[in-house]
Amino acid sequence: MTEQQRRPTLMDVARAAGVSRALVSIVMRGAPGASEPTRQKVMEAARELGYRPDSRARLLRSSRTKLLGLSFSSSQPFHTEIVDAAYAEAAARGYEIALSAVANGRPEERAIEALLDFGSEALILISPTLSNQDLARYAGQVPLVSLLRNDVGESVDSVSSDDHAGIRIAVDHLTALGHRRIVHVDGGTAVSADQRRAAFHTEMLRHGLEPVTVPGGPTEEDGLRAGQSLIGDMPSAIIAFNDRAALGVMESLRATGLQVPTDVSVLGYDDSQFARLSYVQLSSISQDAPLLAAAAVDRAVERIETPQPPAHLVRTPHLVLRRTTGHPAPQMQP
Amino acid sequence: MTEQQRRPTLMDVARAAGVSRALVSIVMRGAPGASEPTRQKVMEAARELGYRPDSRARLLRSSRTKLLGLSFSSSQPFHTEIVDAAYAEAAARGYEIALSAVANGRPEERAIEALLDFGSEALILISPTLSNQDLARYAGQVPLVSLLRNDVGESVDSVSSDDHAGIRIAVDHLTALGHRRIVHVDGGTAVSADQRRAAFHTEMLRHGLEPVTVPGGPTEEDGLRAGQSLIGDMPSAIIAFNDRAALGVMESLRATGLQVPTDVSVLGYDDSQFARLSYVQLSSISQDAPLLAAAAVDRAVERIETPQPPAHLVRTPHLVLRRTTGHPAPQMQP
DNA sequence: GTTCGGATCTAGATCGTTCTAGTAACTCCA
DNA sequence: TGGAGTTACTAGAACGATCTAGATCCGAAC
Repeated sequence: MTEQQRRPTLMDVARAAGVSRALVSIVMRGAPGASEPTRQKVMEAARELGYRPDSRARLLRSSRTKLLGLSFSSSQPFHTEIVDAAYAEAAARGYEIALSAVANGRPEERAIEALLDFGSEALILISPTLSNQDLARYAGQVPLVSLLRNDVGESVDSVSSDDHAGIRIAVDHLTALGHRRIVHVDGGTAVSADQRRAAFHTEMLRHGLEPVTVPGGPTEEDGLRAGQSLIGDMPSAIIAFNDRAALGVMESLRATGLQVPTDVSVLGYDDSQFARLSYVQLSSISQDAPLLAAAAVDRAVERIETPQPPAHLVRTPHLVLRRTTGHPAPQMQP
Repeated sequence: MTEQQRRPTLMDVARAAGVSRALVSIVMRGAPGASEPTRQKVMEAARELGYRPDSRARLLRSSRTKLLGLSFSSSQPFHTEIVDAAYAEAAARGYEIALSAVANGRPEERAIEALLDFGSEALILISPTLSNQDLARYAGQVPLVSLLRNDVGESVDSVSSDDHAGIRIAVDHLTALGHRRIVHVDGGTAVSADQRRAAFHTEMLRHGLEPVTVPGGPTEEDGLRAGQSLIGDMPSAIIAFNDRAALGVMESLRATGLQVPTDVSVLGYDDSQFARLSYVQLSSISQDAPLLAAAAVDRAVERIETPQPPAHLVRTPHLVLRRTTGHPAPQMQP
């Protein structure tokens, strides 16, 4: 019960089936060159022995691993939604995914090295924080796809969402509702925070409005603090860096006795599972993460299978309208 | 820029340094048997060429992979907290972790097979849902540690938290505060739900109180529905299956205009990041997930390094007191 | 009847390591 | 001086698969 017996090898299966190793190899990977009867016989023997090909040996010889390395951040619930979608797409393309988390005390580089050691043929990094130079170094070894970040240099593929367009949609939506005092709770040092901040600036000016930004961050606590800092000088609408920050903002409003969206409209970003909760119903800018993930996987597979230069794919996000945005309260407007 | 050049091998380094492959191997893995001068010379040559050992080949030969397979559910934020802790402990023990997610359309078995293909020397499964028979089958191939579930049969290790003790602590805490009408919002079909429901039954009876359970589940929506079902016949305290369900319950109370903890006390389970949010401050039963994760890794490593029978480690959870539990409202008590 | 060609199968080299066994040189000491 | 013991190094066989090149069989074509 407790003793672990040695894994059966090709040789064992070959002996059991009375054929050569090479033939078993042919059958196992479904290659042409074996008759139907022997194919059956070999399969049967393999099943009998509980044979599983040793991927190390297989990969050592063939240099094909059919493996995509995917790094994500364990502290970002949003990333795990992407992981789900990536698994599905990879499976459909006949690839397996090697996961590696960027966690506390485990920098991105460690995660990447682990993925390379597993034999990944391409890497997909969700919101990588490495410098372009470091990214380029890894891109010299395997095709590299940056997901959700696009300023990654020429040697790296990227699949991202158009942050500027997302913010424009947000600002357009709120101004169309009649809002004029709109504040952006920014993402601090998070990936994409700079782009969204800049886009907010541009878009507000385009509408002839004053672009007011308050420092925030990617978590509920960041949003909460930002919301509290607005008390006493409350705008009529708030665009948060992401959904989690939006939740924090809404909590601060609730504590002040302000109603959403009656008193203040709040708009999130990501359309994450939090936004979809029935009691939250957060209006949000959706990046269509599952679609992006699928695109990243497709891109990685294409780079592997037919040599080609890196490309930069940008998708336009869209507004998911729920219950946290509405017309501003009809109060003393000039 | 785009062309991937061949990785240098031991042979290349050996040629460059003017020594044999074997000697380079000795130097690279820091084994005894090389003089200091040559050691330097070889290291220099390796650095020069940018040599990285090919783990596939290395592991093929040595049959040691120093790899622990860890499966988790991508839809459980709580699991990712465990992943973090496991990474840290594994690194400290000199092991790497291979991650595999159980996701939508990707059953636990697929995740496990992937981990075995990577060459995991042991498996750690977080809240496995497979049958004991299936678990035993895998346990015949590699040491298997079940984390957070302990009814897994004799051939499988388990590291878990004492659910009965956790519920006892919860009930004791609330009764000590003076509550007599306590309801358990259960976990439905989730792992551990049965144990907690049974424990609640026993403990309430022990206190001479009526054990009332309402159907719930592991998510916010489940808690929300359960909370709504209580409207009109509200107890003075609620023990939720986990923190996420507790959040849902609190939301339903809030919608009804009930104050927590003034009108109703709410107690969560897991002490997850949600419980710790400054605006939630949920009192919760902590399973000390990082400690459990570390214990599971330790257990797996021990099983690998010195053959021994499976063991079942049970830790006692503890109460983390925050702001959602208090004395019951002083109303018409008999 | 020989040759050809396709299908089926096999032997042996190979991938990049580690491991075992052994050689060569040098020191130590009776 | 001549083993014994130590240290530094190397040759070649593993590990478990894939791949190349060739062997064998068998029916069809000339």
